[in-house]
Amino acid sequence: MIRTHEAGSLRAEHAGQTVTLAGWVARRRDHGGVIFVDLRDASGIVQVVFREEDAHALRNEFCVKVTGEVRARPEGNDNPELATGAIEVAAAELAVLSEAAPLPLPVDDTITASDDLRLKYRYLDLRRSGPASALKLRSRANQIAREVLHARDFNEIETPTLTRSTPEGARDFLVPVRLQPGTWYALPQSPQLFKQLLMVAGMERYYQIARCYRDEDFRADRQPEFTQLDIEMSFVTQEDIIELGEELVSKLWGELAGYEVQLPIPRLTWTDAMNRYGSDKPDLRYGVELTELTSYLDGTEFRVFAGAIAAGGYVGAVVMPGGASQTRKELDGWQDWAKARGARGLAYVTLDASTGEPKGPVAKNLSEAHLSGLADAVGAKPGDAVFFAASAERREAQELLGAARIEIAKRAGLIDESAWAFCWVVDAPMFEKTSSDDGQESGWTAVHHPFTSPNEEWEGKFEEAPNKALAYAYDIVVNGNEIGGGSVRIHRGDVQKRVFDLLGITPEEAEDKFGFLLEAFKYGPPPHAGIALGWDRTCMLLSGNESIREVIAFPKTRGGYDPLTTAPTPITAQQRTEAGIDAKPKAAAAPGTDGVAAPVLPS
RNA sequence: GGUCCUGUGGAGCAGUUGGAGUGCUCGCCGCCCUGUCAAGGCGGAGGUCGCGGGUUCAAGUCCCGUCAGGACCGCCA
Repeated sequence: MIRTHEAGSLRAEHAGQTVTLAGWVARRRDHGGVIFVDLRDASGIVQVVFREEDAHALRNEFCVKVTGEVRARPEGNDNPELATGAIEVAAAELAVLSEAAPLPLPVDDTITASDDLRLKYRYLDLRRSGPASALKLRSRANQIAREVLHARDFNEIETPTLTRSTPEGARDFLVPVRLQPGTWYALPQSPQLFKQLLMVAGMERYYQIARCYRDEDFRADRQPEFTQLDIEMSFVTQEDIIELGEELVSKLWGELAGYEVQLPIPRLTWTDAMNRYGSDKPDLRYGVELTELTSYLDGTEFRVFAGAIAAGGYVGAVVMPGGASQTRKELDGWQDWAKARGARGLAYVTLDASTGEPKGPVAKNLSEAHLSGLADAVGAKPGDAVFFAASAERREAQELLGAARIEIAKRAGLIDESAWAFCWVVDAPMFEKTSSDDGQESGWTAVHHPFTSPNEEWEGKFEEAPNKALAYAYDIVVNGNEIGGGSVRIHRGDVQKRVFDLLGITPEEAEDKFGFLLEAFKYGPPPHAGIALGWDRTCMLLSGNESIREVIAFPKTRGGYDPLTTAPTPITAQQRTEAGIDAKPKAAAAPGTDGVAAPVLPS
């Protein structure tokens, strides 16, 4: 080792020892006859004192080695801000291991640079303690997950990242195959099918910290490649997976957030979550629940509401405490907010702070009876504002109110930023209607994925009311963020076939898309279930960050661009030819001939 | 695909009603300085105001386009 100690580890008890340190010049304070250098390595910072001129030439971020004696600081010179603040190192020898050019961004915990600059010089950005600690936290989170899972006899198994596309879902990233020009691998959106095959293989307990790829647009919590803690178990029920999920979050939050998760974590059904919070991932740090007014407002002459009610839809409301004191401009701002989400607007009534009298443009359209009972119906007090949404589509109106609920909490300052509110959302619907581009309803699609099992109640009859059928599917939610989700899988061929039939997937299509899984399921598949935790998002929350970029070593910008490597890049004509990008795939060759792999065909 | 915000020496910002590239903090270079810790003092260098076009006597400032970064909607089982 080049050094004998780590800079941040030195304490008063080291006084008198001669140590050799290696690290970077975090800061230099040159007083002429005495020069102080804050020496930083991964463990922290210690002050080194030089009496010799040679330290004069040191500059920020030079990489240096220093030998000297640890000693207590002179009386009154302690620095309580530093863990090593009671001592300093009196330098006897200095070696410059490498010099640093003037920095393109400051390596300083107190100053932030713009995102693209930080990413271009991510290796400098990560010398700062904040960004570095986020990655270290993630490392520890990985370790905690592995400890929990290995204690339960899980196997960590790697699955391919060059594979064929997972059916349905997001757009795939594609990789050309040189050996079979014109054919393509897909990068996996998740190891879903492989982990189910591992259950057929009798592995029983599988996990993987798995990289996944989806070619969709970015968000603060979305990158094109991301990581899941992916878990699958055989011979278990939904309860077993939920119990495991609770141990994981309990250990993670206990150690990394210093928060004791109260177990069991409360559960909401998907329908309750939508009815009460207008979201399938409700933020339970505050109340502000939705109220359905479909029956209350029955018979109203206000066309917006009457139309929704007549169409068998939904009218509901959410209350903004103190919202009546908003200016006209702020209230108008809600209309723009609603329109930005694709809604026509957000009807509102304000209740006069002293009299409780309903006011606002919508109030004129409601009958005396409807107005007088409104405050009680929605639980509003004088001084509050009541926002309404109405639609023939229940879910659409509820989601608008749910989004309004979140916005209300932000604007009214109702969010306790220090709180952690966990819940499971269970009993998710199996199917939802699909509509083609012309708006015509065209059939059903799986809400989760087509291998999700109906629950016991619906297993025999989901075809009778696909819109009401419930699945053994569950999401774990914290503070309005979905951090994981999973389901019990179908393991019976007859049930799977009925699901495919409902989804309009013909046997030929099913064969073409995932024949290999159906083939496997012919050989005694065990009942199995699993869950995947969105690992970037989980680590982001644990580290108190607002973007998953902070817990990814070398993230990409919004356009899929990596400012550091400048990927993606064009390829040469030769690469293009070699990769077979423009080649037409050969006409279907006879299986097993001419170097063409034989597909696995079920009999 | 859509809406919105941002772009000014190396970094972070300010820049008023359209009136000379003006200012602030940090960094950088040189000098001074023996107890600082975001050290201090003196001096200096460094900018095609993202790019292109337009309006104007005059544009960092107003308009149009475009590029880049960010937030959100669509999308993401």
